[in-house]
Amino acid sequence: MKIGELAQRTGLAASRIRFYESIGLLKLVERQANGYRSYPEQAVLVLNLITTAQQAGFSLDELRTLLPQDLSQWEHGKLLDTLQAKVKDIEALEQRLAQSKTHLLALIDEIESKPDDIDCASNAKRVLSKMNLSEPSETPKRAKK
Amino acid sequence: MKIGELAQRTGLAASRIRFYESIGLLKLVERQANGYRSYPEQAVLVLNLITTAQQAGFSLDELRTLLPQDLSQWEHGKLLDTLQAKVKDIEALEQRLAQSKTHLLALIDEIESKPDDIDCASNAKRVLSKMNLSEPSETPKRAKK
DNA sequence: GGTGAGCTCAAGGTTAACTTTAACCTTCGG
DNA sequence: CCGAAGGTTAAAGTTAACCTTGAGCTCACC
Repeated sequence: MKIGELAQRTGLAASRIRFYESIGLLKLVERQANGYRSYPEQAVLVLNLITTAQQAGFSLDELRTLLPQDLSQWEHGKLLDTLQAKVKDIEALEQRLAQSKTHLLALIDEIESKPDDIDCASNAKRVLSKMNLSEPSETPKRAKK
Repeated sequence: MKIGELAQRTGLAASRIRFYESIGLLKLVERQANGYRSYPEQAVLVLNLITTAQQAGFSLDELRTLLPQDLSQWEHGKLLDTLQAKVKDIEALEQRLAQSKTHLLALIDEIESKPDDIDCASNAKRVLSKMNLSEPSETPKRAKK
């Protein structure tokens, strides 16, 4: 099948499919005599797997190392390990989310229970001073490569 | 206090603090005669608030609209609304995470329960065919601006 | 044989949140 | 008086995951 059909059937933009190929993530592709890409049925499965895995928090980089040449060559051990690691990741994230939520709710409560007779400035100070009593938590945003 | 001290006390890189100022997020700053930045105590509080809020999922853009001129001028209504909206966001994310986790666990189970007498290729097919029976879920990654 | 849809490629653009670099002041301790 | 430590700026670089653009094939149909 050509790229347009594959795009239709997976719901992905053609540019995205080409992009996946360019980074070595999708190797299930041949060329017709005219230069057009030609995909086998399996490609639909694999692309769906990729987007699903992505939603589970896998980066394209991770996926590239997990889905090597053709999918009949999966390394079960490595795969299982990674899947389990990702479950751990999700659980950690769940933890952090729950924390953030608690934090936010406490903050909302704090603001709502404003004595109503004190001014904004004082209230702001009161609220601010109640925040950040939690742990420092060394910035998890960008790792230092 | 100068930027170095502020950086120390907040644990942020000085470049980051300057960056926040450049995007109009941190306005609590004056200049000394020599051109050096000079911060009041409050700046520590505000920066901590910013990083905490960031961890709760607020973008710098959102924070800029939430923390206007000086923090004694908070708009309680708007603020509360936004906080509550963010709690909703977190809950939605929790939902999706739980889903992903369920998905992953099912997948792990599926792979582990491999009959052990069938080969990789067949197993791969079997596993793949069991996936993506869930809903399509139109790609939540990048909104079309 | 023309035209419009679909394909190709390379290259540059986008977004968020910073960091890095380079070139140049200022302050402090010895 | 010198050098190191710390400040300033503007501009460019980084990362992930794509999208857009432009110029040029190719194919199917009338």
